[in-house]
Amino acid sequence: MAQSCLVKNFSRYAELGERDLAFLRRFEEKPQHVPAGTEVFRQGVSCEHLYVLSSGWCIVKYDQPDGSRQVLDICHGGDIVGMREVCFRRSINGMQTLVDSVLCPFPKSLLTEMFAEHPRLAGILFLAGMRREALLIERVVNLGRRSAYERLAHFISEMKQRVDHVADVGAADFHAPFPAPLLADILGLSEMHVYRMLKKLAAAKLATFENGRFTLLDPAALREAARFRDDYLLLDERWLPA
Amino acid sequence: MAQSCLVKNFSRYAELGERDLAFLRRFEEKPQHVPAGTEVFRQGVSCEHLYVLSSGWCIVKYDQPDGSRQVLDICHGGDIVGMREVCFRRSINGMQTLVDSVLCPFPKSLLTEMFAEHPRLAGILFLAGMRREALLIERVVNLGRRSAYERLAHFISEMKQRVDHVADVGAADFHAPFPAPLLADILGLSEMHVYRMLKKLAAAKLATFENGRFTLLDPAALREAARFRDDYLLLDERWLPA
DNA sequence: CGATGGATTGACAATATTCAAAGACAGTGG
DNA sequence: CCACTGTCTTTGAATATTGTCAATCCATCG
Repeated sequence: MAQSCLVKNFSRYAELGERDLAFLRRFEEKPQHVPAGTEVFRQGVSCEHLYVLSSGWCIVKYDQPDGSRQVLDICHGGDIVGMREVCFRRSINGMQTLVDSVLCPFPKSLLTEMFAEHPRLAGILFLAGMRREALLIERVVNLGRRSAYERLAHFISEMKQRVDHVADVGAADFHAPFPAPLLADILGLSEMHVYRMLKKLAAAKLATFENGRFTLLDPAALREAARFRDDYLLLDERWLPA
Repeated sequence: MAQSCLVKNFSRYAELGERDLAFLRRFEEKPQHVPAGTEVFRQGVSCEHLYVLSSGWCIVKYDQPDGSRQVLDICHGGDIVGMREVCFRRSINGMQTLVDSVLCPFPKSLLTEMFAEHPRLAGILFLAGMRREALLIERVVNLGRRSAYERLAHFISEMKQRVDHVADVGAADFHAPFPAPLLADILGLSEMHVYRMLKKLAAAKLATFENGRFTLLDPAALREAARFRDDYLLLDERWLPA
């Protein structure tokens, strides 16, 4: 890790002084390699640590007793994971790596310190929380008021924009290690129906999914089909504390 | 307003010093009576103000161009509304009163000041944000992985617990001014199907809905049917900054 | 008294799930 | 190198769930 992912992430919101930067670097002092498929923390336990996801992909999920699950969030480069977990007596979600990843655990006391001594960073953390909320809201709308076809189109458009935000901007395709059962749990559909919708998208020449890569054949038309608008990804940092 | 609702709300998270309390009271300096059905702010505009909902009910919603909408949040006594809105260049949701309500607008600069000078309050605000996220997550699971019947049962159980949290604990029924079309937009269902499910709930002797009041005939069985667990409403305040 | 708008119901259509069967593919151990 | 295993992918048919449309009932209001 040449440069701290968290610094990169936070710097997108606002310029930071050296004192804040030094503090942020403390979050990634203990990188750990975690193999694909590891359940980093489970639902219902007490969590003392959070993680910076330095590289890789992971999901945050909600498991129901009958085995069905809903994926709530998909995390990649520079995201902080577990924020909600340490705020509740028992974690309300579980977290799992999708591919081999690098995670940096840090104690929740670092957050306390941040609030007490680094108001500007606390403000950014707060903004990042709002962004996370905005993503959740978009998911609620997706599940509540869009058809299976629209949901999938919307999800692909969103992931594309998020991936572009951290890397390879402009390429028509992007890596997304999501098998169909996972897509189903993201979109609130059955696995079979996901296959059908993927096929329909391909037939409409909007997007294809092969070997864990999405290719956008016609991004504009895809967004149209999804009723996708990117407002919810555009934050306003003007009111951050100095 | 004999006592500040916000003070009451924040005090549930942690004990506050006199300096913090005095600051909090500034949020409710300008109470405004707003009649039922008013759209306080619309989607897509730039918001400079937030609101404390001192009394009444309001909804936060997402409108789609075709007229369909999804209700994202239902707010009542002491909630701060518009937090997300001021964080984005254009507001991503609209807000509307359901009944005659009292709203206290305050400028977003008050938040900046809070982050800079009242770290303990900022910490509580952050926790409140986590709680809001937890509610959203429960909504995602509801929409993604529960049947229409379960969704309705879950919603009723949740509202009951939230209403109890601010007032009349223990009563079997509670006031909820939600006409069926609104319930539909909350639950991601059609209006007709809401009627069907309400009927089914009544037939199962779990709950009834009449004249804007829900009555829980068998709360335990209702929760069972909804797979309701209240973990997500139980925060852990231990790590708040002093 | 009729007009209005919400509440309610039933019939039918569209959407999505479930079940079943089978091919492609990569990894494993012999 | 091969058969074996499990996961991923694909398809079809039957079923269940939910949405749409139209009609009726009911209370309220002028």
